[in-house]
Amino acid sequence: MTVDAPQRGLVLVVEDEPAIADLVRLYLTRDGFGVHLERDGTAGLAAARRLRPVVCVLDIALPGLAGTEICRRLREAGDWTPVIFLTARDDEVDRIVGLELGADDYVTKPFSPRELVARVRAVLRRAAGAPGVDERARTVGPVTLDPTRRTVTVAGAPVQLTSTEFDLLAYLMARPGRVFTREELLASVWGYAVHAGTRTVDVHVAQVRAKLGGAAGVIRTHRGVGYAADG
Amino acid sequence: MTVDAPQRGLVLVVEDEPAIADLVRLYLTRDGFGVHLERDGTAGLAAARRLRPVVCVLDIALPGLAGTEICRRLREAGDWTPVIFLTARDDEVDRIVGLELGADDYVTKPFSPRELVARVRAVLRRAAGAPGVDERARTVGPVTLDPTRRTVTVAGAPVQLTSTEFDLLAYLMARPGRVFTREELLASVWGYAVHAGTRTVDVHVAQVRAKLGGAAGVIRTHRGVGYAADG
DNA sequence: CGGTTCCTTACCCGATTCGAACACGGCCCG
DNA sequence: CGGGCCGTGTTCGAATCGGGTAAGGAACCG
Repeated sequence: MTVDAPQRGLVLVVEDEPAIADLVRLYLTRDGFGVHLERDGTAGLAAARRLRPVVCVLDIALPGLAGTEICRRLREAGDWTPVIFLTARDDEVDRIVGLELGADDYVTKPFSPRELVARVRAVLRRAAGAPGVDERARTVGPVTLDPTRRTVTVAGAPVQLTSTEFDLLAYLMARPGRVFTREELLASVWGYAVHAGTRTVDVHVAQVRAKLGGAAGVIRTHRGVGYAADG
Repeated sequence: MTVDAPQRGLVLVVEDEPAIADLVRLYLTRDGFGVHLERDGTAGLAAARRLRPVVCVLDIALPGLAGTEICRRLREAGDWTPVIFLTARDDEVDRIVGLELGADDYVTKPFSPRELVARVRAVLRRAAGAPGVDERARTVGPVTLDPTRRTVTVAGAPVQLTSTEFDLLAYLMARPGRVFTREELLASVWGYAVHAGTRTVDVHVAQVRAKLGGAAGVIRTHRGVGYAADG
């Protein structure tokens, strides 16, 4: 089940759907990772302990033992190997992010395999000590955004954003000053296979600005081009 | 079956309905792509391996070999050429996005050929990833121009340019010293399809100079020829 | 079912663009 | 030396374009 030479380290994937598992293996292998596949939770936990992978990719819904449970037991045993969850539904996301499961990241299905690979790399970069740009809290003017807690405050007061709104603001603020076209934002924030009109971006920008109140100016419009966060 | 010189690269289209295939070829060709057409899956796979196209556009339902199967086999063989699927039904979309396949994008029938072309371009842009030379900030005299932030400063003070004005200045400053005729500037900055008179260039140059204030001299007039940025 | 969230559509307003018209100035030629 | 002339600078208003905004409807989830 383990795939050849792990030049960049071994990734443990625990996923019961063969189609998904195969694709994930394919992409991770292509990127130079070694991949070990397990189909059920119990075997997954055992493999994690035995093989000491550099990252675990765990489906949440698993036969035998839930992915969250695998993670919990690893942490209990003092094993802090980075964990990325695969999750089908958004409400599960709340549990991962809200409750502290000790997860490092998550990807919601359906997801692009490319994205998963990117996350694996990001997690490793983070674990290596070099804090990626992505997960540090960022402040622009009165607006502070914390990617790991998914919270936004304006002058200290918390602001409630929806998931899409947050992702949009986070993407812009992660690269302050840089101007993105609507197409770029659609591709990066919404995902590679979303067929939404570009006006959708406008509407969400407006929504974010409304919720930011006086700090609406953090998102600047570049007429004829797109949007950028101040910087 | 292959259409002449692929200035922008060769696109492989595998589609059994001639009407659709012709339309797709028409639009891609018009956009400067070379197009190679195949009608059935087996020939499509062979063509993909032989011709090494920059993008594959695959119908899902194909005689001989399904588009999904072509994609799977390419991936297995280590071929990561970007793939865009043509799909008739929405439930197929779930399978694609739900990642049974290593697809890069998909388009549902009926689709606008324009949209397909746009997606081909988008996929290529994404695959290229590496932003070109243009991305770096340039300084000429007291004038600094940052393409990604789309900002211009004169002696440190920010200057507000409109989109067209910025593009014009950026184009000139990206190639300092080189003289461009008004026609060249119209074609490059405004775009191929613009039928604007050449005096329009003058007007915009004047506008940029006005906004640059003391540094207006960065754009030098070459009487009887055109304009150039200092170098 | 009722409430969110998200995407689309349609309308309105202001910024931007474009080209005509006029002003300016150097250059050629008488 | 002076006068026309060609090419360019500049001004200005109408038309266009792009973005803000509100409202409706679909999808989703509890």
